[in-house]
Amino acid sequence: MSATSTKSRTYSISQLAEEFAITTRTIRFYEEKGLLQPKRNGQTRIYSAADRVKLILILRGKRLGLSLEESKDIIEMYHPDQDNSHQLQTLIDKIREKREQLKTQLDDLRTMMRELDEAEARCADALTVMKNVTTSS
Amino acid sequence: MSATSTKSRTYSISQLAEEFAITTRTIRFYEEKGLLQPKRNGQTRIYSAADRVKLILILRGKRLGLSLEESKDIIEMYHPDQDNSHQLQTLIDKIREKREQLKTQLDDLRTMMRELDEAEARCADALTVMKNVTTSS
DNA sequence: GCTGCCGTTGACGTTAACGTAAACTTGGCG
DNA sequence: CGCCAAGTTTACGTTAACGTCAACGGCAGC
Repeated sequence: MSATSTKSRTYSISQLAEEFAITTRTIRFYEEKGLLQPKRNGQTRIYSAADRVKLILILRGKRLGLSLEESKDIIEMYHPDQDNSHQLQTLIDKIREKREQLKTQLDDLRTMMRELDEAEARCADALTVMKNVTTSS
Repeated sequence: MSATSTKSRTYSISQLAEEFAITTRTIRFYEEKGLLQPKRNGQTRIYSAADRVKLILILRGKRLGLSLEESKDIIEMYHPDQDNSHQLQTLIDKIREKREQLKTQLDDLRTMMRELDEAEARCADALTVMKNVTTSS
């Protein structure tokens, strides 16, 4: 059994930056805001697989329009401070609240999708009409 | 048939502000950015039902994380400049693009919902364990 | 030893989406 | 008439989420 197993991969800041198409500045910024706490090798930051997952959560949050603060909360939902779990009920409440928000968002999304469909149909119709006019003249 | 029919209702700026729980400043700001073009009675702005619909679109866009610029585009999808319809194809492309974005967003939403469910379940479990410990001692 | 290249911190700049404040007009009413 | 409430414009302030230098350290290769 060799010591160089597959477990506990690590990443450099530029590796992560490239993988997720963001800048190193951005990653450091997230750390500054307390969303990431990578290990260090002297000066240099070393990111674990868990850090990478957190980044994924942050970026997904961004796509959903969450603020960094909100993403921070979400991350803590996944990694509740082991000793800090006396706030479990608070956490559950937060989750429920967030889920409510996501639900309205989902409704908004569906509505907008439907309306976009209709808008496209109208545009397509208009285009057809124009073609007919030009070919029949 | 009286002249005071139900058609073409109008709204004052503060009426709309109250209805949608935003400030008048915000509404004027949207106008400044070209999202609204209310009629005027001298100085005073007068909003039509169409203006109100546009506001609804803007606010829904906001909930979905759209920028005002994007909401502006969306609004134009609903009210394509009649004479300006030579850009219909461009418009359709925009709609398709926007729908793609909404699709990823929908996936993100579903994923996050699912994961929140799991997180809540884990928290609930943890709570149960704690109760058992305290009652069995 | 010099040159890149990657990494670091720190400071300042930028954009979007409003908030806030000042200074003014205008219609209604007691 | 005096005054208030609601409206207006203009201008500056604010927050979040980075971008953009600047100045520096370490090390790999020539």
